[in-house]
Amino acid sequence: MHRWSKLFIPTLREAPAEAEVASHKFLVRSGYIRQLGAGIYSYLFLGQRSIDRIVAIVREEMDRIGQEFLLPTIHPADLWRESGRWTIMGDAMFRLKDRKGADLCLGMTHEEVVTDIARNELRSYKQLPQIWYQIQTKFRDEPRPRAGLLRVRQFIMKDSYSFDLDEAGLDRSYKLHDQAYRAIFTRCGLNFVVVEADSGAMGGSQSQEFMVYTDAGEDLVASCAACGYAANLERATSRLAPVKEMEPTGDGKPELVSTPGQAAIADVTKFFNIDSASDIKCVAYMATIPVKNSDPKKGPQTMAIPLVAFLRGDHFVNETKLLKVAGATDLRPMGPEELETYLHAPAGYLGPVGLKPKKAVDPGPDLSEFEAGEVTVILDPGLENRRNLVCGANKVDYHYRNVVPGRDFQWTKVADIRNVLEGEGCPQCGAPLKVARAVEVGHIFKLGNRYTDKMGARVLDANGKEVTPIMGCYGIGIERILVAAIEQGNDANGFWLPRSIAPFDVIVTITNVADAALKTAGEKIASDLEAAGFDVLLDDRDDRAGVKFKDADLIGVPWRVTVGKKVAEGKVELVTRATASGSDIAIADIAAELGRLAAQR
RNA sequence: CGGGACGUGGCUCAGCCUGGUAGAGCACUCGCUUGGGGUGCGAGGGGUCGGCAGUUCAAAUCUGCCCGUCCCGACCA
Repeated sequence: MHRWSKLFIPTLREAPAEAEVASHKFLVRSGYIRQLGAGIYSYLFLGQRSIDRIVAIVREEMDRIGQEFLLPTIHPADLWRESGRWTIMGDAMFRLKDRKGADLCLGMTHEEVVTDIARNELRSYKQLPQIWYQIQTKFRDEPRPRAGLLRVRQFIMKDSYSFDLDEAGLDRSYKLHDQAYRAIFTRCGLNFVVVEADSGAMGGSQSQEFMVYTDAGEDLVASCAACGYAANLERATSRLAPVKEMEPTGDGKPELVSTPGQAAIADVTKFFNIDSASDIKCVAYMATIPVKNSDPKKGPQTMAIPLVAFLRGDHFVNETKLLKVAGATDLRPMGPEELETYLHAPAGYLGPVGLKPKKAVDPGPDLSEFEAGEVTVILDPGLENRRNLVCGANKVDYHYRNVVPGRDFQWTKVADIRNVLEGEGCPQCGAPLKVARAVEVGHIFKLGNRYTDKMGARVLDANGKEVTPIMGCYGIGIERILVAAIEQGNDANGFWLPRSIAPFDVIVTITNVADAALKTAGEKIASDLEAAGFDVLLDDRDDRAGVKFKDADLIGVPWRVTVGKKVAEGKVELVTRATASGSDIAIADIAAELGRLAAQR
């Protein structure tokens, strides 16, 4: 039993001014956390207890499928140079030097470290499969820490890595993680969805994310209530409603039209009196791509190439999709000079007619592969097979109409590069899609042999042939489980956590400790509840009842037992925080009643 | 990194525009009071006004640079 009078639980009446989302405000107000710097937090008593309970659940479920390790936080740079990620990770990586001047970094993920172990130790297919996991602090120098514990620079991650002989094995390891994750998030009381995801910087083929819907989230999820389809917006697709094509004017060939001052899509559609779906939007980028066959001594070299995306006027570019299509590591909008160089026109009058599209997206050994004026042109499928469109003429104050893709201009590649919009048809069943914000609490990837291959991990298969093990990697953000749970259950007065991850199961509030009868009764009830298996916080502070009620409501404990005047009648009040509903219970029955409520969840 | 905002006791903020004595509420300490939704009264302690430089007789206040924090975008658990 813990007595509040002896504890450090610094609750605040007011939230810090910089806190905007509920979980951030309440984590600080409830004394769970304190900020040390941008994206760096101390976990105080209550915060640490809750984290501990989350970790215990994660560990229990992971132990069913894998083995726990604890890998180093400080990594030699050479390890990361081998995988090529010393450069790729860029500024997100915390770097330091040791006394000898050797480069080191703080671990932001551990593929390199586990692959190093694997290549040194694994020799035979008989040693596979392996699933290794750890629960450990990760360091990422995030460009923008956000919203309390939602996005931080130091956080606890459960990360695991699987090694299998073949695809079928990887499928099994992946499936095991899928099941373990579902069990973990269910036990943590999260209302989560599993979505198709982009595999991002990790590379690899299949990947899915575990998401909790909340407006505080940073991700957007497109989902279909009819068939269950759900995907991160970075990956989601949709069926488009058919567009009514316009009739051609004149001889049906592209016609140059003077459109002075009509630069924005809204202006152009108004000028021509057309739907924006019949206008071609042009978004011009400079893309950074790795140079093929670059000198390995010099490390990976990159070059900037012109990349122009065309899509429907009412659609929006998804840069994650575009990066992937272009094989690029970075995108930035073209500046005015670059627009002049490659498109010969300023923004607002850009179009596909007359461009020299590069033959393939695959970059050559160097820039000389590009013929003068060549640009990589990506066409969104929303424009393919369309007719009589309007687009910029690559000439100030002029547009074309009657433009037909394929007849009047060519492209490098057709690829889905747009954001799905709410209401568009589900790609599986056609029902209208919803788009909502969510927090990513877990992510599982099929990695393939990218690391094992590069770093030289090999085992002999049953035929004595050398093969490269295939990897999967899997992550859970421990603090994000807490954040998501708070976002999921809060009101004006505070929040409530599921019992499984709350710092205490129940708080016993003695309304007036100056009253010896109440004090004695409270102590007895608290120790009885503890004996019955509950984690009990006894609020024995010499404060007014109102103060203690406010605090109890604030700190996330799912139940409260109020020990007050009715003790004289042998009763106390049992309140469920989530519903703010309570009832009087005979003191003798309190443990049984609480057990009954706990079992309902 | 691009755009925006802010930085004054532990917390929330006023004062700055129009330079001259640094304030309030909450929190804290002591006394009394009260005792089922942040009790009331009284007395106290606590601030290099983010830092550095400049302007000025005089800077929290005006100017410049730097640092820090938050928000919106590009990245991710």
